[in-house]
Amino acid sequence: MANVSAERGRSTRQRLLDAAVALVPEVGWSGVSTRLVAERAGVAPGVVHYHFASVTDLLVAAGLGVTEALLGRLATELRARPDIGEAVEWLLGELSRYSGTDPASLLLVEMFLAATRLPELRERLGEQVGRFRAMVASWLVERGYQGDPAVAAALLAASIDGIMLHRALDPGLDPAALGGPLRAMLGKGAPS
Amino acid sequence: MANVSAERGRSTRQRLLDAAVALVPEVGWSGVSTRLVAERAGVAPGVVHYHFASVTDLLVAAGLGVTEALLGRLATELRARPDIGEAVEWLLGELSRYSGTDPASLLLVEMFLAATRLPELRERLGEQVGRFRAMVASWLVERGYQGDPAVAAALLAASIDGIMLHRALDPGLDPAALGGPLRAMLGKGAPS
DNA sequence: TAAAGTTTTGGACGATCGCCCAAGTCGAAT
DNA sequence: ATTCGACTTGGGCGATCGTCCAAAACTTTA
Repeated sequence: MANVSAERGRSTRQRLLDAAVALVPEVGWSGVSTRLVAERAGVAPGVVHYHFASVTDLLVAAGLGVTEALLGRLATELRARPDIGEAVEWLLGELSRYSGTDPASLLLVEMFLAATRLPELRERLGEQVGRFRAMVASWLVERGYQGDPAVAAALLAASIDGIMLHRALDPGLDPAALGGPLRAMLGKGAPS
Repeated sequence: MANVSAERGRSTRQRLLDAAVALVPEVGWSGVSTRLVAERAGVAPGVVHYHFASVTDLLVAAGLGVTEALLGRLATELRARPDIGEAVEWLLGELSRYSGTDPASLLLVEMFLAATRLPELRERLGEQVGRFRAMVASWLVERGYQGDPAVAAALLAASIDGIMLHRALDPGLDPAALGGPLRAMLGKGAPS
């Protein structure tokens, strides 16, 4: 039978995934090494290559797991809000809760860059982002957005990630203050 | 006397800086090694540590040089445009000319992440970004922007970088198409 | 031309890397 | 109690890392 310890508490595999997620923001995507992640997970170095074919495989699996969870959470939260303006406010409020060096936001940016050099990650992460944009677009339409919803969704997603990126450099930047122009952006359709 | 070869053609030091700039988008910030950059520059491996105290020092100097030049160019171009909407159009047009894996845009993102773990880079890059935001803010005021110019500048800068980031993942994303909502964002002041 | 200074060379050093594996541990099935 | 398969251990392998340095090559000064 398969691993039994998987049913009680976090399995070794999950411990490795969690350790990888925690380490990427600390030492960077390529700074995560076999021994480092094993030490963080509290296991022997060799165990990494028993559960994963390579360190890269571990990082890809760990990263995509986090983004998939984030995606689901955002979809649920957005759907629960009937008004676009209020949803934007909530979104920026969430961003405010992150410190500039927050693991989650830095992980996402690291993944974007890593995807540039890893075709498999690029494809799978691109698929996730595409799904997110599609979800936001239909969400905008349902709430009466009058412009091109695909364009607005793409710009909104890019803006959110850009704010995360700038906060990594300047934690003093307050996302909540950006609500004005951001709501203005979604308040009317595309002119030309 | 000081290096004379610096006066005729690119000095060895400049060749190293150029090689580093070209390599960062290819192999990542931490993927740039002594031997790699020396080979790309066409010099012996040891020369790197003659001109720079460490590879990190080389990368910081190379990166800040590029961003400083970019900053100056953007300032000049923006000042030459009297209308906000037209300037946004030009900005997005410039972004369109980059492929998703364009060296310049990827370098900037790599620097943001590296700055997270390098206090000196963080401070100097943060100062540059701050100067850029201040420049854009006063530029907006001169052109009659009615909202909080600092907020708009911060959001505009973050959005631009976010678009770059998303284009790294999805080169099919067309920046020019985002002009509508982006102009809407800058077309009115902050409501509340 | 000789001496002094500057720049370049190519390899040495110890540390760490990813990946691999023979041996050991442990629970489940017989 | 014994066998078996899943899992873990800790170290070995060759490669590459950042850094350093003595010697060679080149430039400028005297």
